[in-house]
Amino acid sequence: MTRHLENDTAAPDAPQPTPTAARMCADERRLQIAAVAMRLFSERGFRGTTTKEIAQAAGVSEAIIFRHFATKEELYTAIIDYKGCGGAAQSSVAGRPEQPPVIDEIRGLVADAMEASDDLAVFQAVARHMLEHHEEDPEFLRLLMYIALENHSLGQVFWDKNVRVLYEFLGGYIRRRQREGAFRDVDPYAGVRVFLGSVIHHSLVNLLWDKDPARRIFRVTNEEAARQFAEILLRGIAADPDSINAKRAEAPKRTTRNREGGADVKNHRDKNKKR
Amino acid sequence: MTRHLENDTAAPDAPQPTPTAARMCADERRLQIAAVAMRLFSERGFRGTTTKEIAQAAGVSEAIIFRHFATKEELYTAIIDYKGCGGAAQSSVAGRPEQPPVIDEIRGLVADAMEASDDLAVFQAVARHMLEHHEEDPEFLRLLMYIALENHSLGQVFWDKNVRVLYEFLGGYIRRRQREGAFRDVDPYAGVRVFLGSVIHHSLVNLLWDKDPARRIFRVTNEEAARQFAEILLRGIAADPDSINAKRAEAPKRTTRNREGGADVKNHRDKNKKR
DNA sequence: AAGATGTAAGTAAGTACTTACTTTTGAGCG
DNA sequence: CGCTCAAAAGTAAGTACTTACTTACATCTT
Repeated sequence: MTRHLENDTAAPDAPQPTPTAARMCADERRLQIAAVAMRLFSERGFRGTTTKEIAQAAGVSEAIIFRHFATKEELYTAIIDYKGCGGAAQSSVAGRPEQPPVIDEIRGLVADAMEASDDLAVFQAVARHMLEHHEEDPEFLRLLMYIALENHSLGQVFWDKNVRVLYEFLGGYIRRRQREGAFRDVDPYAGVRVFLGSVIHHSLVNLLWDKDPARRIFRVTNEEAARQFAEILLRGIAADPDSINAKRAEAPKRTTRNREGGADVKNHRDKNKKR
Repeated sequence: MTRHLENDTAAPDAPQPTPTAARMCADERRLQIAAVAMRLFSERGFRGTTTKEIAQAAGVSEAIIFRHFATKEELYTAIIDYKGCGGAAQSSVAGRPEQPPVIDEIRGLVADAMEASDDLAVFQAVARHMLEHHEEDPEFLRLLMYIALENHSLGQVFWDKNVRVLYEFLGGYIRRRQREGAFRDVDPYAGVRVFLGSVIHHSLVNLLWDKDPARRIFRVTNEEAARQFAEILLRGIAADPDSINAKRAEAPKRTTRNREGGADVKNHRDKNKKR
């Protein structure tokens, strides 16, 4: 059910043939408000976004927002929670299957390559997956940066549930390959930091600083960037750098895990008093 | 001069050795307001900081702020301009020497090592310099991130005058060493991105996400981090990885996985106001 | 006295959030 | 089908408070 994620986000200046505000049921409206608010929050941050703007962008009156979310803060938290924390709190945006933390996707993506000890495939796939995710969903990184800067409490949750786990995951792989003699003796987390630093910095630069693709100082496709980052990292930590490309006899590809339809959370209307 | 940045925030009865901080000349006051405002802007962003808060933190009435800066926006711009753009606009904070762009410091810092083609020294020095700057002045990175997210017009200036130039500077060095046969044939900017990505991501993570030094997943001194990042990058792009340390006879070939803990407390003394 | 440094007390336009009220929906029932 | 009717979806117009910025006036230094 309810697949209309953000197709109805009321394009600001698009001509609307039907001025009818198209009455929605609660779950639809809640989802639509969240989608619109997410865009605005990611653009201007929590304090920079007003409930009035959200209401206008959603094409409803302000009171509607407060019927669906007790406070602006609750709306923000619901979005963060859904977007980055895999539904850590129960108050996530309803009507949408709980998406697994990003880390699980990555785990499945590189399982085969890891088993085959195809180092290049492992790191290239992770890099490419992250780069594509950041490019397809620019709201994600912006929201994350705002959360970190604004010291939102869910920032710690996101770090622990996603990034920290990813560090341990990749660090564990490096450690294993060190034991097998393939990598030299460096701190595994130094390698992970170099790798994730390259990837995340690349996305962040393209998103926030070097925005114009035509003027970019480092102009590559995601696939190309992923390959270069992975290659530099691997040569950097390899015991025998010339062996990096040796493994590439065949490319093991694995189909993406399908996600299952999920239970939804009802429109809970607890008017909890804040402050 | 002007050390009285926040020691005079309304302590009427406190014994003041100097004839109180009551009255300042315009330049002092302007500078003090800017310093206080910079701290607040870096903590909460432009929209999240109110002029009332700035006035209170500076120990003056709100009207004083608007005597020295026509608008809140002008105050913000003056700070950014002074802090990150080396006085691009003329309206920079007065009474302070125009500090040269960060890039010039770096140029001077590695000139000798570059001439000697001591690759490790070059990249290690740059990394260490940046890491220490970020640690000593946490306001800098936070302000930059806010500027980028909030799409402030001076963000582009900062990028062009500092980061882009740094990219070209390091990229040029890599290209030269490629011509000399020392580095393999990769896109020089890929190397710079990996390198700066590691360094900046490291600072950003420590500042925004993995804040507690005791809980950090990658716990190293700045010097150690700089060495590891430089080493991984150089082995990653070297034509002959075993030659990396050749120039430095005393450099340890085998890295010691130090997890001893006590060594990384350099100057964390200033972190006193955490929530 | 001049001129700069300072303040208390505004103002108009927001801000998040509420209240009182109207319209739409859809099931139950004759 | 047409009718009622309660619950849900919606709105206009508030409320109490904050915001950036001003005005009128006082105080210090030379």
